[in-house]
Amino acid sequence: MLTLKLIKEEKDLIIKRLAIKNFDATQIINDVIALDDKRKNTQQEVDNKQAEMNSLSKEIGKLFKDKKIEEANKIKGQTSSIKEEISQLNKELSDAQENLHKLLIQIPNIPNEIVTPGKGEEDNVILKTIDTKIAMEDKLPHWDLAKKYDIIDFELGVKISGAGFPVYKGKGAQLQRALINFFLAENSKAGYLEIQPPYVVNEDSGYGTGQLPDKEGQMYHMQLDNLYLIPTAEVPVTNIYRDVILKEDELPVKNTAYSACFRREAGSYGKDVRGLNRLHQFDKVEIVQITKPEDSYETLKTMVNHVEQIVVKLGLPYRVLQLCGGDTSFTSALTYDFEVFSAAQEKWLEVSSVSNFESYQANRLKLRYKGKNDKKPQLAHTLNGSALALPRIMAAILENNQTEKGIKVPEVLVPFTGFEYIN
RNA sequence: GGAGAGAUGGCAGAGUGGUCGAAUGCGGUGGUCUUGAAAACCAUUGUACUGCAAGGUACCGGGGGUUCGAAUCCCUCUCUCUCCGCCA
Repeated sequence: MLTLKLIKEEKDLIIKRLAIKNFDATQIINDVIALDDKRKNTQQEVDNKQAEMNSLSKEIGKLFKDKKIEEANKIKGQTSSIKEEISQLNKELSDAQENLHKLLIQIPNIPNEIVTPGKGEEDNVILKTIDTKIAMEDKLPHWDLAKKYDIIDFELGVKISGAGFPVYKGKGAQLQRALINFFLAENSKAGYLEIQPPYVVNEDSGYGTGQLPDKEGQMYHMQLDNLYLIPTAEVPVTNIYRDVILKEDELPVKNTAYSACFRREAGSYGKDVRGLNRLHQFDKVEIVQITKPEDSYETLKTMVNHVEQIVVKLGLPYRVLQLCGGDTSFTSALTYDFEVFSAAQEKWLEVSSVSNFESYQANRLKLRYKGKNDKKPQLAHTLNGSALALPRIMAAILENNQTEKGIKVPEVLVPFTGFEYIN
């Protein structure tokens, strides 16, 4: 969430920028400011009353010690009315705080100034298209290839779990594992510390990265233990740093993690769910960075370059998009998407999303850092990106690399698979 | 699943109703000493809100209660640990 300080100081700018995200913030920001004033006044009153109370109590303590019981009792008489006032004010205060918080979490992150207006996907800015695809005839979509080579079984997944839970078999499973290892190796080489996080998180963690309370429906919830299956490794990895004050020299933090990801995808049944395009369970390797505010945009660039170089190594046709306001997520200030071209479907598939959240997540997480000479800790910036999400990469490899000898495994993966063709 | 113990500052660990934001040790930071380092010694060392500042207020797992006053007493929730059982 945004900081109150910023909202107060940059009210007009925030309203203007949020319009790019098609969010009219005028009303809510006015409410926030009014409510905060109330909060502040009430706090002040409570503090004063409390101070009065404290000094009376101290006095009583002294009198008791000196055995001046009567005098003590006299003062005691004064306290009950103050006590009542305090409890009344405290109630007002906590109401104000609660309401304020409710409002604050409804305000999206401010898009960076370079983010262009737009409604959705169709308005995203294509920064670059690298089309390395080879013309081929009789291309099969990956779901047919999966069957032909018996490497992914969708029906079996339906039997065991339901739609969206494919079963990978043989070379399909091995290719999957090779991709995970390749991505982790690339990320480690680039200085990211590998993490194996839990796949299940508690409520606090869900809240910390913003899935809760609003997007509750997107996660699988285990009621008995009140735990959630992670929709991305971002959730457990970023929450490592919840309520943490890092030392300046610990920055930047660079973590990478493979995890299975679980998404309910409620309401997204329809045309784009065929095959591997949209799943309830899928594999992803994530990169996360925590930086000083002044470094975060430079870091975003390096993360984008890093992801690009992985895609290039796989030899897939790809393009890079800068998301427009309408497509930039609630918590993000600036997002770049990577899409690979899937030859048979003749569709671009999103395989990575790299975002700078600035201090928006950090504020929720209470993730701060402190320089050696700083008096106060300040909010860090968080960034993350997929490097990369597996299923669509898998789909693109299958569809783009069809040859008479079978599916040609990208060269960089051969050391990880141990075979060159799926046939 | 059964039985028990516990949750205090970066860590360890005192504190069972008043002067406790909290002893002490370790760690961190600054300094003295030293050619340098170590050792020793001295000082300092949490977070948030509020205020120009001095200061005020809150925080000893969370919530509630008793009391003039709670880290300390009561209720409740959560979590952690130990032992037994089961088990990858």
